[in-house]
Amino acid sequence: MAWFFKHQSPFFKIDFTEKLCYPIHMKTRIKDILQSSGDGREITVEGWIRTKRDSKSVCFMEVTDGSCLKNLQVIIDKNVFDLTREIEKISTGASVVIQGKLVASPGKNQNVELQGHKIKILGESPEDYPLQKKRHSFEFLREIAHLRPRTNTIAAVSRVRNALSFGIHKFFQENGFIYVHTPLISASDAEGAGEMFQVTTLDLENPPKAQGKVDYTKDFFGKKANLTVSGQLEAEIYATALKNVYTFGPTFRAENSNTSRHLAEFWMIEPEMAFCTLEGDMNTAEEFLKYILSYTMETCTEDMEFFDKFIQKGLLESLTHVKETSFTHITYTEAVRELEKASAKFDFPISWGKDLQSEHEKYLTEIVFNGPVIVTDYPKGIKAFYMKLNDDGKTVRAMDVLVPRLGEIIGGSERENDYAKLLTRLHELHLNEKDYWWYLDLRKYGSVPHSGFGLGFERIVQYVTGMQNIRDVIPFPRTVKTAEF
RNA sequence: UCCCCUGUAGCUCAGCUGGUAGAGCGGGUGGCUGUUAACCACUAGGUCGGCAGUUCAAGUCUGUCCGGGGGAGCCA
Repeated sequence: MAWFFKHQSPFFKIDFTEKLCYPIHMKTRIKDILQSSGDGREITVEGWIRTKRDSKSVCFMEVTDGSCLKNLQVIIDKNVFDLTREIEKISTGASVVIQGKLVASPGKNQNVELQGHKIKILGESPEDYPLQKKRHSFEFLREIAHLRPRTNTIAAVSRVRNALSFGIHKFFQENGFIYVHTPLISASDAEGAGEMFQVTTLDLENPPKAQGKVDYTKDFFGKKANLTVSGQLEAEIYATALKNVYTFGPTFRAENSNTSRHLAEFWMIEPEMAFCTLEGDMNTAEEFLKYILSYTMETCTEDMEFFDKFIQKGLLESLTHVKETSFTHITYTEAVRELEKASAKFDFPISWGKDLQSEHEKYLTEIVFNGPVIVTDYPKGIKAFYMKLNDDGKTVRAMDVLVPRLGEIIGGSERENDYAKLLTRLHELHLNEKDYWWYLDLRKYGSVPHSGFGLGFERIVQYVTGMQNIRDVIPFPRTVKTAEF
């Protein structure tokens, strides 16, 4: 009777899929299996079938669990193990648990392989499974965003994105920065860094009105509210209390821009440092960039080689160059002088007072200096109200970090910490000082030189992976007219 | 938002100056004792993005709408 229960009852049955209930630290990842030796030990793997090559007496399957780029090759000796029924049901995409003996592989493309003798199919994958063994276009994969992380490239992007994300936190944490969660809903009209998504609980079909206009005092927050376009102003609040802080969260822009570099919803990193001038800001930015590049290249070696080989030739060389080169410093005025004497023809002519176009930025970093460049001290007219005014009264303490292949990757500044000067700037730009009362207060009580910078997370993922389109480096891209998944 | 390109089988594409469709891959079936983008044979699969127009005749020409891509602007 005991035997019967053990082998027939689902409650007592213990078969080789028992590991499904194991805690995570007891599970084996394919990444670790591939790095171990084929010593003939018995192991169980869980994963998805990438491909099957079947013949009369031998069947090869490749299994992935997403832990690394390479698949584990499973070989079934059909003369020894009667697994024909299982093998017939297995196709690309199926989920399986396979038990077998890990041995050294006589084949060329792998060191070890699994001699499988038990297979459990957890989920079959019918013939209309859209992913083939061959390459798909990224455009097609975007249409099946629920399946695309099962491809080599998107899985590799996901791992690199994870490493970059962790590396960023690691850098700041190791340097004593406090991670601050700034609000996603902003009722202040002070950010002014682009078109905003409105957040409301009002009935849009029939909104309450007062004097012919929508009455926002009836709205959820009692006033007009939007999704945030930047956490910087709030980060400054915490920097002037905790000294060094950073934000790392989602940001929203409702701009009608349809490019390979823009998203309506993206993640942004914004460190803010008190007792820090523009020079300290630049040094931190350089150290930061080099740190996260090193961290990612060290932890995602295999994925990075994949990108170098299949996505962007010369990627590793270009990243290594940035990592090992001291960043060149140049003022905006000097940069304009360089561009004016350049032999290259630009679509947009440059002159002092105009913003640098991406063609100018690329020229500076790729042709003139062939390496990372930090441009500083831009005309105040082309920069934001909060940037510290230089003594010349014409330029501000702003900086842009430019890198080859991309152009601007980081933008930052020293913030205006003089109450009177900030007030003057607000008036010059016809901004209402009442909207900035708390921001001005930071300059009224214990004001301190402080600086910060911002970078778009997806931009850095794009830069590090070499991926052409920003929509392929975020799991579920939000762009104009697109929010499926 | 502007400029350029593009939409043909599940995927990637070919289809010249108008005469109602092809390949490779993928799928299915069969074969193959170690494959690795496996291989060999056979086979199914398409109102050529939608609508309108020119024409005896439109995948092909024209208009328009929709989708996709590249570049620019805005920006991160």
